[in-house]
Amino acid sequence: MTAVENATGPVPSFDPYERGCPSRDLLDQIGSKWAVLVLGELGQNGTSRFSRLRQALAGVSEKMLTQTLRTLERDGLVSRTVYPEVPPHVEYELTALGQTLREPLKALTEWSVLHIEEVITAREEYDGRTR
Amino acid sequence: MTAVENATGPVPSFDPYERGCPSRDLLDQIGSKWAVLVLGELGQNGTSRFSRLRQALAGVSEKMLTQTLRTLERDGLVSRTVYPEVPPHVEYELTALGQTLREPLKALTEWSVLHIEEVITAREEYDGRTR
DNA sequence: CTCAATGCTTTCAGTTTGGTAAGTACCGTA
DNA sequence: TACGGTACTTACCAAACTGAAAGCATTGAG
Repeated sequence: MTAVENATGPVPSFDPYERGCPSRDLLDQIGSKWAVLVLGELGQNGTSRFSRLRQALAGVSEKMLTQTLRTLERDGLVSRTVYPEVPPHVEYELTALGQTLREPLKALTEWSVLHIEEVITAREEYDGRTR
Repeated sequence: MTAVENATGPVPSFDPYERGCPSRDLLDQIGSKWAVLVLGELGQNGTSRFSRLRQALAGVSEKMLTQTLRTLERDGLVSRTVYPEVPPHVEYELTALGQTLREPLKALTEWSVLHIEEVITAREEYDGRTR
């Protein structure tokens, strides 16, 4: 980001087109495969447990799911509530900030479902043209 | 994807939550760092040359830019027009399909700029809480 | 004493990614 | 003959990411 002036003084300005700007990394984060799906699932169900997420996101390894959840928690997008029971019980939920991502991510997810066939066709044409 | 029936017979159904579904990979593609920025830049300027994109996306290597552009072209999101001149002249532009991605990606990009500070704060809190 | 349940955490090895840097092609110009 | 400008392409290597599998902690049930 660069420094910009306003009435009250210098203010940080963020731009993902700038090298090293944290907003670029964030953009990358929230657009990553597992994060999009976790956020989507939590947006849909309101709250979910680890095991349920693992089933919903067919094919995630536990490691990746844990890692994704940790990052999302750290970024303040997801809250993690532990119920001190045996066996363990943990609930994940979108925070207020996480909620604000629902619409944008839903739009993106729907786009991919809606247009995947067009894209597949385009790929076949391209491959035929160039091979 | 799974097979689903309708009045005219079996129809493919796509779901990024399914393991191996091509819509999952597509979602990953269109959400990837450089693709988002290239698409955003082309959406903004209508058309752009290789060297201009390289400048706009501060920090991309030529290799990554070429690679991203090729993938986008293959997927039918971007068109590539070569003007047979010396020195070479190539113009990139969004296709009609690419245009439909402008809004969703713009929303995501703006989200990251708008909320990066909140996220940074959340990270600091998290790190303080857990360290 | 062993097992089951849940949510991790760790380790290992293999794959993929990404950057750097150099090379390619073309042709008009000096 | 060497150089510049544009858009790549290729080779190389280190770092990051991934998945599979096994380990861990806790405690009630059998």
